[in-house]
Parts: sequence; C-alpha cells; structure tokens
Amino acid sequence: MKILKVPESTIVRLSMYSRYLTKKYRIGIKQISSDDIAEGVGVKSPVVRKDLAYFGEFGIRGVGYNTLSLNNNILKILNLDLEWNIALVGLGSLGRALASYEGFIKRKLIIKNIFDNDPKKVGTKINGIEVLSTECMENEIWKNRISIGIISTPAFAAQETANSFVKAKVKAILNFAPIALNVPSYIEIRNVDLSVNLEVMSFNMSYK
Amino acid sequence: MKILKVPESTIVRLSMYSRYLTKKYRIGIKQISSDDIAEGVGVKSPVVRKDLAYFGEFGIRGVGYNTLSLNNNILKILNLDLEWNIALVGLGSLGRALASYEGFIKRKLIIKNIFDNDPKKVGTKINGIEVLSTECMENEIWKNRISIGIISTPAFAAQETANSFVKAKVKAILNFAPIALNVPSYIEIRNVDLSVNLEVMSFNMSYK
DNA sequence: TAGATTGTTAATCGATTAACAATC
DNA sequence: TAGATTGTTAATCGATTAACAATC
Repeated sequence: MKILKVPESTIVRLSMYSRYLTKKYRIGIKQISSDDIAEGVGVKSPVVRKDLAYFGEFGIRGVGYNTLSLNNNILKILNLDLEWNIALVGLGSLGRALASYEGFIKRKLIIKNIFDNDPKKVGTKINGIEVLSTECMENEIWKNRISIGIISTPAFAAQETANSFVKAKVKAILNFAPIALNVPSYIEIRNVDLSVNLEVMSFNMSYK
Repeated sequence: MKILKVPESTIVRLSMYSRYLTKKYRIGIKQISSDDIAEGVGVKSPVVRKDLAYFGEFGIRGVGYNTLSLNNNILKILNLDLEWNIALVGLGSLGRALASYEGFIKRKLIIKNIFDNDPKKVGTKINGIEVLSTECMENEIWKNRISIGIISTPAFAAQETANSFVKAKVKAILNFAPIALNVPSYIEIRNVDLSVNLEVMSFNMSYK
C-alpha cells in the first residue's frame, strides 16, 4: 500500500466513516454510496471519495461500496484490525470515565493497565483491572507490551507521567491534561483539551 | 472590533495562549514575548503574532506583551469575560467527569443543570447540583438562561437530547456521543469523539 | 544608537470544491 | 442502452511560513 502525504483530516474522517459503516452494517445495510456515508458523518460526498482514493479503489462505479468490505479496508488502513494495548495514568473522575469507555473497546483499543499514585486507589479494581502504583509503571508497561499511554492526571503531574511513558518506551501518548508536554519527536503525541471546544463555541456564538 | 474571516485554528490557539498566559501570570511573569508563548503552547512565534493581528495590536515592538492585559484581551475576544451557563445531559461516568471538571469552572464555563432519565440518579447531587429528570429539561433550561448544552448520553439517546436542546433554545451543543446529529444550522454544534484521537495515532504509528 | 521584538506583507504550501470522464 | 455512482483532474480557496519593515 503506497502512502504519500495523506492529510490528517482525511484520517480523522476515515475513522468516522468506519464507525458509520459499522453501524449501518449492523442494521443490515450491505451496500452503500458515498452520498449516504457523507450524509451520515456530515461531509460532502466528493470528500469521501477523495479520502478513499488515497488508499485505493474500494467501490464499483454506478453501484457503490460493499459496506462490510469497505469498513474492513478502512480498519486495515487505520491499523485497527489488531488490538492496541493501552495504559492509563491518573484515576480522577476523567480517568475513571476513560477506563470504562466502551467506545475504546469496540475499536480494539484495550486499556490493560491503570496507574495512580494515591495509596487509597492502588489495589482497587476498575472494570476488572487492578489499579497499580505509578512506581510499577515502567516494568508493567514493558511487560504488557503497551504501545499507547493515556494521561489523565492533574496538569502538574502530566510532564512527569509523560517522562515515565517515554522511559517505558510507549510509542504514543494521548494527553488530557491541559498543558503542553515535552517529549522526544519520535513519540506520537496528541492533546485533548475538553474546554477548548466550549471556548471556540463561545467565540462563534458571539460573532456569527 | 472588526472581525473578518478568522480561521478556526486561530481561535483554538487563542484559547491555548490564554491558558498559558494565565499560568505564567500566576507565577509572576508580567512581561512575555511571542517566542515564549509559542514555545509554551507548541507553535512558532509568527503564528502567535498573526493570530493576534486578526484582532488588534496588543504588544510593544522591541519589548513584548503585558501578560495580564494580553490575557484579558484574549478572554474578551473569546467572550470568556462573562460566565456561560451550561446544561449537561447524561450522567454516565463521562457525564460525571464533565460535571466536576475543574477546567470548565476556571474558564467561566458553569454547569448549572444536570439531567438524566434514570430515576435512581434523579434527585441525587453532583458537585452541589441536583440531578433532574430529562422531562424538566425545556423549562429548566429556559429558566436558567442556559446557552450551551452538553450531550454525554449513549449514542442512541443523543439525537433526542439534541432535539430537546433545540426546543429549549440553547445556542450551542457540545456532543460527546459518537454519532452525527441533525440540528438546525443556526445552532453551533461541535463533536468530541474520544476514540478518534487514538485511531489517528494508530495510523500514524504504523506509517511514520 | 543598537538590539530586540512586534506587526504585516508576500510566497508557499496544502486542503477542499467543482466538474466530469470512466464505467458498472 | 440509460441511469447511477465512482475515481480523478483542475480550479479555488484558505492557512501557514518566511521575510522584513516598523518601532520601542
């Protein structure tokens, strides 16, 4: 599969197409058009076709796409045909929500380890997963072949957590703490700021 | 203030600059350069200056910006100098996390109402806020001058919740359910999909 | 004045949209 | 064959980067 300069927005949309296809297939839709997909995820149909065109030809002209096989193709492109092992650090209420978020499991994103430094939390179980002390991080992450780390600690503890993740050789970090983190460039890092969306809405509501 | 075609990415970054400035000011930094801001949020300094230039001249050449006044200016631009009233629907673990998320309060984003349709949850309190039945939504939202609705229900209940929000005349909806919603175009809507970030990372890890 | 840093313009880069040929 | 829908190219649009003049 030749990959050349795919826009990130394309990848984001592929992820959405896949979820929509999964849903449609489950309710019995075996054949689907780019128009239907577009409407389902809120974009225009040429966008759908262009996005797919980066990776190959998956449809039949005049007919459309096979729901199941298109979805499987997208899942393979996104590398979601195999499971990813994830470790989560910081068991506040957000951490708790993420630890039991069904949307992850459905997409083969499996949280294998949960860490917190509060002795009261260590030893308890969330979703059948024992909460471990942050001191065990490096060993456990290595042992369980974790490739993605999620940070849901308070901001002040986020950089330290990131450092531990780097030492433990995770490949990617998803950071929910509202702070910019310093990590080596070979680590894939993404930040989710829960309030930024509300702030953009605040702006838009006022000037539009 | 003349506003002409400001990129959304600019607004997102303004939000990040503001949080960084707040932090810097709190630790005593009264004067700051675009270079420092840029480094703090992970962008290049011309980006910072360009973003600010959409709204005016806030700095002094050769010197930099006054931390406090720049932050106040940005907060005014984003319309975060006054409080926004928010209603949240769906008290699963994600809803619970959002209801007590400190990052919102710090930014004057105030959750005033929480709704759920589970009788066991109705009447309980989260953060001092009584959980109300979804049946009361329209009246309460109207009464409390709520302008933003947050949806943290399961996907199957999200469209119905959005409909209620529209009827209750909120101006904006932040949707955490992994489904595209249909709302009138005068409503500002944004979707946060918690797994999409992990999926983009999955792609990036595999091809980079 | 010299050094520093902003504000702004022009050039580049990239993504989206529109149009349509290909073909089932 | 006619209608439908994909895949692809060209045109447009928008955002980022680079460069530098303005000025404290």
